[in-house]
Amino acid sequence: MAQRSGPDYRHKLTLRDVSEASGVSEMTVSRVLRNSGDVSEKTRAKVLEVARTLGYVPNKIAGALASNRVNLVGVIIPSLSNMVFPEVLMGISRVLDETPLQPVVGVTGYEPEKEEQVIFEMLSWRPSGLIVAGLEHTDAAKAMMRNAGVPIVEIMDVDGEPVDACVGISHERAGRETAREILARGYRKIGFLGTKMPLDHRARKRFEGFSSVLKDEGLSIVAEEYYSGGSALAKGREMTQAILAKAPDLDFLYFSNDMIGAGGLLYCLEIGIDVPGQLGLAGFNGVDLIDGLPRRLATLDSCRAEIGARAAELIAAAETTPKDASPQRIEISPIFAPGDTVRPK
Amino acid sequence: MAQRSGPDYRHKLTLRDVSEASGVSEMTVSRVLRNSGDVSEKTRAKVLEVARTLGYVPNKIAGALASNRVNLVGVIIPSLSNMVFPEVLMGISRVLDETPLQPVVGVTGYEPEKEEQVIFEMLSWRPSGLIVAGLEHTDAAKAMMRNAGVPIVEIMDVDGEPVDACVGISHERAGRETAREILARGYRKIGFLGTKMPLDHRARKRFEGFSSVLKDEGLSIVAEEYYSGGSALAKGREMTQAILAKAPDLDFLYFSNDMIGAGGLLYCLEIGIDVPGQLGLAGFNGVDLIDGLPRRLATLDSCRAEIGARAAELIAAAETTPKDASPQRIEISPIFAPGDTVRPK
DNA sequence: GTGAAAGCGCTAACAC
DNA sequence: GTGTTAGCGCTTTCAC
Repeated sequence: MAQRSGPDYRHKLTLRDVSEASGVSEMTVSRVLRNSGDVSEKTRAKVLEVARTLGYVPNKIAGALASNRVNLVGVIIPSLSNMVFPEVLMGISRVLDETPLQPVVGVTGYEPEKEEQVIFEMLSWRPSGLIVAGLEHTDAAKAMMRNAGVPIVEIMDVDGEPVDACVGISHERAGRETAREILARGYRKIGFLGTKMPLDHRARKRFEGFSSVLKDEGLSIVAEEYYSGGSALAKGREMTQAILAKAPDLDFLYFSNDMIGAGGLLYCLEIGIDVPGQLGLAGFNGVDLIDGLPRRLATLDSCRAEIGARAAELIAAAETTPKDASPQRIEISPIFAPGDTVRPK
Repeated sequence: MAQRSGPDYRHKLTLRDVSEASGVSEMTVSRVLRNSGDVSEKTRAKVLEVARTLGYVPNKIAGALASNRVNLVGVIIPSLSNMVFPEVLMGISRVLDETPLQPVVGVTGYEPEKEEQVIFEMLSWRPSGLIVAGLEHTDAAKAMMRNAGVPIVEIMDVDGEPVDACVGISHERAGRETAREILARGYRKIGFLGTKMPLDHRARKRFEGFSSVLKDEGLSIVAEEYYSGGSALAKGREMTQAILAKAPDLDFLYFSNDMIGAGGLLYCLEIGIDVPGQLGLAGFNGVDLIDGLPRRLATLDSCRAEIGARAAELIAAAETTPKDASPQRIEISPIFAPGDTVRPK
């Protein structure tokens, strides 16, 4: 079999190799490869040609150490199995793609100790900034971030004290707003369905906001149902069946996310419940799956991609600007989308 | 407000700072921090104590340069918006979590040039290995990978020539197997619904395998429908409506993924089509959403998490073992899951 | 068990 | 426009 000729990357080539092969100093080669400083067109062309034929791949590790510039942004999220976080990543990527910065992802599994560890690992790469989901962290993690000397953006949530900047929605308010919309539409016997996750602070805050509005009206949640693991759609079905068995006179189900809400919706329609007349439904997140359901599920958008993008912009801006800007606190305020699963007001 | 006392990370601390503060040489501090070599328990305790109080965070950039060990694994995937790829990442993370290796993700948007660029960027970090989705790459990308001097694992697909190792399923075979199952169940007028993506080689291979079996039986695909962007569930609905309008006598719809299949299923049930009697449906991927649908959609599992895990194992193994092992070619063979949307044989 | 010296492959800073 | 020098913060190697 004929061996295609081409660059040979096998020997770990260094700048020195390119320098020798082109008869130009290492420094000039470095300048060409970074498009920095003035280099004559002739030299530049020669160097590029030699680098390409040799198959030279610069060593960013060495470059980063020498220049003290790493151009990495640490992104720390609790999970990848929940589509919400990949969507945040997309927002981040979209913005960072226009810059020299590159995201590096760490996953915590919703565990504070694991998060602390991931933050430590990230910081040991000396990144240009950190984007971390949530406002709740161990004291050690907060201390590390506070003293990291790089911009830290906590995302998804604004209910609390950020270490530095934050971008997100208020989940407390999201819960309250949903409750108000539901009550305004005349529903009174309300059930709640959520995840069995004490460390999902955002879900908890929505629940608290939601409950507090009910309480103000002299109401309370009539029944609850929780799940963990498995297909959220299937769990939504099962939980809906279970909660309606326990409390058949419910007139509303508030789901802590759209996927279980979708499962609940499919179940209700199948067994012939009149949605939204007899039973209203609402979820949370605003996932695009909703568009394909038999009815549009009522929901509140969690603005994932936008949050990711705004956070990335803050980090990118800190790279360019003198770092005297005061920490930002950006709250995005989504509005309730009633869809077809709540009665009109 | 009282300032909580604690480690001060502000001044970029170095080994030297820890060394001076503990009265131990930099070398010994380094040994303690890496658990390498023999250090007396007394010294070790003192160093750890000092490092912690100071809030020292080691600089991995410098460590990597000096030791020539980076412990990063580049993972290159086409997209994050398709849940398939985050699931691959989960399989990879699960395995790498047990090792010192850490995944770094790059996204190509299904563009070969972007992929080439991402591969170059990844290699410039001198990673311990690369996991790349697919077997199709530009010549330059293949050359870089061939000469990278680290293990390269191409994943998701085994229909072609890998640069080094590969782990995946045969999409050609997946298409053929699905076609055989469909024909064996008596369906004959078959429509195909897919994505408008010439660069999704795996979808193309499934289509080709599928078509070839039909052809062997003197049949062919009666109607086709394609989409791009938007909510896959909603697109599945729309396309199903459209294809049935064009070809009302179809008795089977083969969807190139489960999400559009699910949309199609919901649509068919809503308008009262007898599934699977009058019309059979099948998708591809085996997503867990299927469990929550009114009927279980027939599908073929693409084994995403397992593929990720196996690929990560190959990289991890290459780290420990002398690198003489011949390149592996691991084919996973999923079996057709008929669910409830095809007739019994 | 501990330390001293010599780099890893680049780039900042300055000289020419 | 180009070259020289001196590190970046660690780890390797070898001496003690």
